Amino acid sequence: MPDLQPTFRALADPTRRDILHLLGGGDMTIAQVTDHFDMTRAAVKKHLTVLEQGNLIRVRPQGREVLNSLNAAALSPIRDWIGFFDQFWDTHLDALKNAIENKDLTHE
Amino acid sequence: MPDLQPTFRALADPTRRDILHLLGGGDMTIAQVTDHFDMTRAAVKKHLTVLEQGNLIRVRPQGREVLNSLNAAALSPIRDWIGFFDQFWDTHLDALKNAIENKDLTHE
DNA sequence: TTAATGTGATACCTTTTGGTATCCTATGAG
DNA sequence: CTCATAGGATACCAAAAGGTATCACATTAA
Repeated sequence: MPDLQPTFRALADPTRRDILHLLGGGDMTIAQVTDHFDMTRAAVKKHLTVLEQGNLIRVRPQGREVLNSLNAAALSPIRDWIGFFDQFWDTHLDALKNAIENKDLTHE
Repeated sequence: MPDLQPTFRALADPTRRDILHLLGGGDMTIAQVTDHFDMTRAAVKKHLTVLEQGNLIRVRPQGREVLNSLNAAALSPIRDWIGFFDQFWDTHLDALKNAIENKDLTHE
């Protein structure tokens, strides 16, 4: 089981989530990604580094350029983590259970 | 469609994710949650506030105490966001596609 | 009523984060 | 070869994050 922290961390920023969507459309160089945002290449590069640390993208040098590609598989452990909480879905049974346990049977 | 940012933000901290697991075992006061961590009540309270902003817990005063309860439903939009990327699962077709496009047909 | 207890709120500190500007290196086009 | 161009690396900055200590307030126990 991988360390989820770098991935959760990478997902916590809206720009980075946008980048993932962008890369869904195809591999991109850093310059190409930067064209879609109102910030410098250096800032985008930092986001890409965080995404790589979270295993969410693959970085592949191609001559002078560097292609960044989506690695959607990294989302699988995140989904699994969320899955643990499926058992806690509130079907309003909790509220009923609490009412009974608290013996709060007053009518208003 | 709710704003996912507060929820993603709340999930980005390991202590907060631990708190969610804790609350899966039942509602807890701030003091009870604090007992499980090596930090002050004030710090835990801050984490609980962030979790509440992310809609991941419900906070309910009960006399002098305050009960915190898990709201697993808040994870649903997150799961949906992740679901968008299902179409990008790498079945090694991407690698093949790139190889063809690049006409990189050298053997080794 | 008085004291203990559970919580809220604030000020403060340090580290991390998201961003810029700048300079350096490497590759590819003419 | 020369030089424009894609990136890497670093220093720097302001704001946010995670934590503590402290004090004030409300509720409950004695």
